[in-house]
Amino acid sequence: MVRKLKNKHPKIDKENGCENCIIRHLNALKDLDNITLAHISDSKETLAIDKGELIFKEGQTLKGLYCVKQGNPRLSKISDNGKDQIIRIASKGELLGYRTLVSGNKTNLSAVALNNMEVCFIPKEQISKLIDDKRFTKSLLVFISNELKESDDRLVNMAQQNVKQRLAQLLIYLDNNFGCDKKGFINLSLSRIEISNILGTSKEGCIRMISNFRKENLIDLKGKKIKIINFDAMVKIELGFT
Amino acid sequence: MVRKLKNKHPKIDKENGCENCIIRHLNALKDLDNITLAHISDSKETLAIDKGELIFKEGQTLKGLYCVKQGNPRLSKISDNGKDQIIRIASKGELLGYRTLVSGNKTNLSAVALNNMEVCFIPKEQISKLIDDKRFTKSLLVFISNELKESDDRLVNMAQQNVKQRLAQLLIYLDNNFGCDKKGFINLSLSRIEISNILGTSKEGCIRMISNFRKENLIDLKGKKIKIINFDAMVKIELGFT
DNA sequence: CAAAAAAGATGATTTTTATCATATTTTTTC
DNA sequence: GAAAAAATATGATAAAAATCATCTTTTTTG
Repeated sequence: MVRKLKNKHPKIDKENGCENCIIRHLNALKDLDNITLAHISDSKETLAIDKGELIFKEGQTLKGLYCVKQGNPRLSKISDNGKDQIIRIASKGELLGYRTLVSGNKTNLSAVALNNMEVCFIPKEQISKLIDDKRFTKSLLVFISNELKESDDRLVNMAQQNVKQRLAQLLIYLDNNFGCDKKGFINLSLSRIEISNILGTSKEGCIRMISNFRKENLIDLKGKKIKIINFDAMVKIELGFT
Repeated sequence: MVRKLKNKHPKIDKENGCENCIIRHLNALKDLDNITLAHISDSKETLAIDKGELIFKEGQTLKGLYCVKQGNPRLSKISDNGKDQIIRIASKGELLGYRTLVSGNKTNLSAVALNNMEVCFIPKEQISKLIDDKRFTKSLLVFISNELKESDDRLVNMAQQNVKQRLAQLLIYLDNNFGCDKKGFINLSLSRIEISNILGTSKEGCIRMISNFRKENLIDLKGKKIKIINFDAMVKIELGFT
């Protein structure tokens, strides 16, 4: 359900400023003083972004920082051979665009909403203040450091695990990080193509492997929704036993 | 030629302090004032590390920051299935251990000298001063941001390129970044096993592919040394044309 | 709601890559 | 400098994964 890029995302008026936002406690904005926050709050816009919509595209010069209030964007990159590789899926509270903000370069990733989202946009001009705030810079440094570690881990897994292991790992990850509904189905649902773009595999291979997991009663399927039935077996597969 | 870890690397007495070190201009230490630098300089140790020696090991709590004065360490990580995956090769001027310094966590990578090295070690205590220095923090932020971008790029290449493409890419990278001798052989020489640990492939597959490259007159071999003969063809292979 | 498009499923085949086995060469060690 | 160990080479085979083709189901669109 991918919709075309709109030039302007609809803006939502919110009564509350950043000072009262709980979300910011999840990211580098948490340590700012109220004066700085008020400045940011005045200049920020809250945007509604529909499922499938593009937030920004690799190669763009970002005009500011995005703070995810609700929903999940997938961050991806087109490889030389033209395939889309999803690098990671962000969550509530995460800042997007901090890397390009710091380095001054164009963004190397595209962000697309996997579900209906709410995002705060903080224009570049306000951000120069942030970059001079020691608490913000330090928080950001910690965050990026962790990102770097995780990126390295992903590389190792991509290099050393086979497709089956990577699929098991992904399903466990989705279950842990995005939760399930009452019946145990993972909240975040991805198309088979999206899953294959995370795993770095062909869509047919991905579809087949998911089918196999179902036949082996490791998972249950309801439309796009996936439910892990046998967690123990799934963990074993991730570790390469079978 | 991997030697065992020595508890103490031999220390080298150097007449010059950090103030006069050209290397530091390559990293986040470049913007520090002379007083801070003098403090660092007083507490630092210059270590000689032999080819094959371990500098630090994943899981360790690092006692400080390492600044590469000479030589190249490989930064690697053991995957769940026990294989060593080389994440990247560092060069003169790079800081090692900054990530764990920032996050406070144990290091996730091991560093092993690929050739004889000279490394300055700055103890943790001095580093707290650095972390409070805005110029340093900002420089580091820029550096880590670029690392993150490169890490993401590596992931995409690992996911989307086949072994042949990855080998071609690596050879071009080595040639570009570590230079060649007068006869055109790449300065940095890696064992086939090390190359396979970069590519994330089996050693036999790697050896075979290097042999094939030689048979097709793309490269010339002299012992461990590799020389790219046909750059154009190599670039085409990297891009997936054959 | 019907047509079109996209997503999912599955079989057949080919390509890629890993694994196993076994030489040969090079390097290290005593 | 000889023996041992490690690295390199190569054939044979198996396993993993991609590709191609076709069909069904689901979703989207007018």
